[in-house]
Amino acid sequence: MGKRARHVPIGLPKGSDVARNRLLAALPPADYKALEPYLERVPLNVHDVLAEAGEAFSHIYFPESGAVSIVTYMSDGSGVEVGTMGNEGMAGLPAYLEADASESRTFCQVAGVTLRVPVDVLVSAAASRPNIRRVLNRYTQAYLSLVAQGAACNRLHTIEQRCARWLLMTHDRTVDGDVLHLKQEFLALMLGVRRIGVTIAAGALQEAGLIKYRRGQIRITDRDGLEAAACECYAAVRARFDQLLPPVHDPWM
Amino acid sequence: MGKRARHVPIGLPKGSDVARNRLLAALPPADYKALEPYLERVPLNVHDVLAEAGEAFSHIYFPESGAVSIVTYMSDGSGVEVGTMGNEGMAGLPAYLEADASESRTFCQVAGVTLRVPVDVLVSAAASRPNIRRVLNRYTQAYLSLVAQGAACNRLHTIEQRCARWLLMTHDRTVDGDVLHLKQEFLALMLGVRRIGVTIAAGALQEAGLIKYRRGQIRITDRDGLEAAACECYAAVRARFDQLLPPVHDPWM
DNA sequence: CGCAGTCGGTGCGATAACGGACACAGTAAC
DNA sequence: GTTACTGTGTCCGTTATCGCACCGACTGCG
Repeated sequence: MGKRARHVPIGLPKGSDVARNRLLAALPPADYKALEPYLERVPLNVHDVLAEAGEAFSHIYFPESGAVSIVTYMSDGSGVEVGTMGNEGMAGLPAYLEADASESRTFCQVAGVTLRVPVDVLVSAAASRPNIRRVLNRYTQAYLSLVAQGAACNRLHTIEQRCARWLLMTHDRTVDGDVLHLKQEFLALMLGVRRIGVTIAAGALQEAGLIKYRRGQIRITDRDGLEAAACECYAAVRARFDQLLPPVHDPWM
Repeated sequence: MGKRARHVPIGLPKGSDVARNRLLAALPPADYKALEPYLERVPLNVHDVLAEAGEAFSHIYFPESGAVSIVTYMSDGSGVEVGTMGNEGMAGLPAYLEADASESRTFCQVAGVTLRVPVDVLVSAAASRPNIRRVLNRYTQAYLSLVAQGAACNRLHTIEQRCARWLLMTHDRTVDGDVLHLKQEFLALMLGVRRIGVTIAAGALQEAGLIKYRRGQIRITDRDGLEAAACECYAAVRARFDQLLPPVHDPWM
């Protein structure tokens, strides 16, 4: 991460850096150029909705910063986060896969900037360009691994472990230092537990000196400690992404 | 389901019926014909392993009957089923997606017959044939929905509900009537719970007259009742598959 | 036919998480 | 500064699930 692209895309602000998104950065220049004219840089604010459950995506989003969250709701109103994406991925997978809509809700969890492209542009680019397909297909598998790991994690790990994991994942995607802006209520939705469950879990993490909790914000004070407190799923997912989408290697060099 | 194909594929036994697999059945004839010479019909027995965790697939499998299960294990040896596929899908998604291996274990859960094709054949067929891509991409999304629903389900629903759901899913894929051959131990692994948890859940379902449990087999005696006892996830996943891969409609008619 | 092995059921205490009500504390607005 | 609000911490009892140990019952092999 933090790798600089060798060319500045036309039509984007000076100083822009497409390599901020790992998928776009992984594309050979010719393939990236095909997409470039259609890319539009848009900011996302917290709780902006990219697509409601059952609603089609108009665009596919490649985050440069910030985080996007996918939540599945049950008919009784309860919900759980089933997946997330930051600058290592893209939001709008169902659209890429030619499914008309997602069954989940896709929204911005941490404010940031994304490059977005209309769905049909990406789909037809992928149709004609194997390199684009390859990168996006591998990402699809990485995301699938993330969701699968989450499924197992939800079954086997405690709230505290999962809370630590969630904080780490979000920390990775937060630009402004070590502070996450969120309410316990929100975290409870993400983890699919009662708010009280978060109070207890976060309290324990604070007790252990790993985080500092304040009304509406969490400061991560001991990242290593937090990694130790989290379940293995954090490292597993991270390793899987690095394996499928090498963050450093440029395939066309 | 149960729909008959209009042509009998060359090189396959007389009376064979490719439409038994929903994905293959959804392909236009020209696209199916491209695959046909490479299809090989193989039986799968219970607990046959298609790919260990971390191991590459040699083939991609299109079940005609039976069921395949995907299980994610943790480092302490515990595991949970995160996905399944029957004749509505294919096993070997990671290979189709050009990921070298899966992080999970893929094995046969209910004996049956599958058509399999070498990975590189399918990948290059998909590369040159948009119709194949479209069908497989939509299946990928359907499977993703299944895993995501499972993630939420694992978090929000009781063992008993999930047990009922699992039995229904497996029942759908079992050819020999209403009897499932499995041990509590196995069911416990699938659900990611202790064996005792299954004893209690299955006991309750039996008490309610929905199933009959005997050493090594479960007979489903009241399917409607079982559907009522299961969480909404069963219906949700089923609906999602029907939406993305219509079981009746033939796209080329 | 009997024995070993496997599979299922039971009992125990411990713990994790639930659901609801309520009390307290920052924060922002007047 | 006071008020209203919203976010957080605490109390209660209850339920789901865990982990372990052990018993009983069925099954298939010799």
